[in-house]
Amino acid sequence: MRIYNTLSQKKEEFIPIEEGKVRMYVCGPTVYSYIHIGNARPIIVFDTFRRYMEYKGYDVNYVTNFTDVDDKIIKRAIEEGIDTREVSENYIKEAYRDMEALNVNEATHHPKATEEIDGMISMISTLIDKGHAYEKNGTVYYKTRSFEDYGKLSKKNIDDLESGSRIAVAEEKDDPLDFVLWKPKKDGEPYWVSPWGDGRPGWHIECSVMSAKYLGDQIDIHAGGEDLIFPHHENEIAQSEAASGKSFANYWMHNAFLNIDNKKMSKSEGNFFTVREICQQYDPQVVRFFMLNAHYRSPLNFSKDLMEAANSSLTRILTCVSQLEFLLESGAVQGDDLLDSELALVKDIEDLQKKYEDSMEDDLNTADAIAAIFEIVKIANISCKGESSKALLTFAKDKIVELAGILGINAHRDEELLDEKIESLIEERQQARKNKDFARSDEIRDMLLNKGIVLEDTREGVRWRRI
RNA sequence: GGCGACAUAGCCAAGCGGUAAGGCAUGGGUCUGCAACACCCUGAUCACCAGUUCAAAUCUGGUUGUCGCCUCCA
Repeated sequence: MRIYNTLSQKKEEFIPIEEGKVRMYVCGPTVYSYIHIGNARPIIVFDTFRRYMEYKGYDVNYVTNFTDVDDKIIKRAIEEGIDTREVSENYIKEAYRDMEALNVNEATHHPKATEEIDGMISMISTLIDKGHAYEKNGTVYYKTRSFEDYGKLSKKNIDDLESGSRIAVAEEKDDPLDFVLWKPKKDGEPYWVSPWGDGRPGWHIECSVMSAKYLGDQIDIHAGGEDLIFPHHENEIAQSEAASGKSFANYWMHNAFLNIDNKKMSKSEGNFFTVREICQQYDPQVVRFFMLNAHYRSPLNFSKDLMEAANSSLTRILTCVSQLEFLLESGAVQGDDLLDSELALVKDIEDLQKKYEDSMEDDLNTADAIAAIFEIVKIANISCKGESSKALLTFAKDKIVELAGILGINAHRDEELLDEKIESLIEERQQARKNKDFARSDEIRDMLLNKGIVLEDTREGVRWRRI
């Protein structure tokens, strides 16, 4: 596996710290609202990465968090006149629902910041003891210049940063670059007791602590959206490495942004979509397929037209599998052994699987991997037309389902039964066709089409699918 | 100002030095009672300019354009 490492700005061969194991941490969303379609990109991309590593046989310890204490959550709670906990717990629940819809595997550990406060206090204390942090009036700051490698991830020069600083500087800071590790409570805000008084942790310390707790001081991969490179990830490095004295993460992976109609998503622009909204309009699988059809490090544009195209595209794969399953179940196909003439096709499919794997290994080139699936689909479709053995069709079907499955796409036809009324209409139509009563047969077909059911006449009988 | 991306057919999108994957859409055809599915055919010299090389979409320099970060937004 080759991974583009933000740290070196190059693709590097992945070498795990511990053989056969992957320790990875993905920065999760702040739960002040439903997760949006932009949040979905890293969630889908890194879930796919994890699935592929597991397919390769790695034991993946996948940790991702919920940031459930934050200014935005507090703001939301005040607006609604409810407790902050109520806000965060509600949206955590909703986030789980969305992730399930998107077929995201549950993380090995999914910590919440508010349940890890002790660890944060402990790490902050360590940083103070080691001279990397200081307290002023109840606020603890990280002494940025005390960390020699500051800027190594974002390639920022510490002196440029200072001169370019645009925000009003807190007077009490020793240096404008210092950032907050612990802030004192304000009225009405949630707080925890600490050696520096009642307060709550800064954002950056959360991830350093949760990563260390569930994965150890040194991890293989740390991932997230590219906007997190600075300052969030840069600060995490400063905290974690200063605290442990060891290098923190070996590989840093960052996904590019998702734009809406070629513009950055923002609430003020009105081009803001939640995962929930989109999934009401499209099968969540389409969202997943859409995201994976481009490389994760390329900016991706989101629009209705592009979703429609992705839907058509994905349908091609699903239809193919559906066709294969229909044929295999119909009993019309025989042959538990491959025909001699099919050996070359099996070889082609195996080569395509190799192509798929090579693509995935090349910094998760899912777009190329999907192309390989389509080439297998082509072979399968052609095989369906001719006299093929059950063995070949089964082989092709299993491969498509397996490879799509790694992408989190379930290509299996749902085991769904039509209600009796519809079944009898289909039967009536078959009779009408037999009697060449095409007016009636077309009438029934249109009727079912209006109900979202497409009928397709094949050699082996009637096949139906939903649209 | 600093740092960093990107520019490939109508659209989306691979490609990482040897003469352009895949998908969507379009048009023509085959299959079908008609359709649908599927199949066959249909399409680009890769923003522009100049270099390096036997050979460049792929490397170098420049131009133009788009974008991201530098503000606790994935």
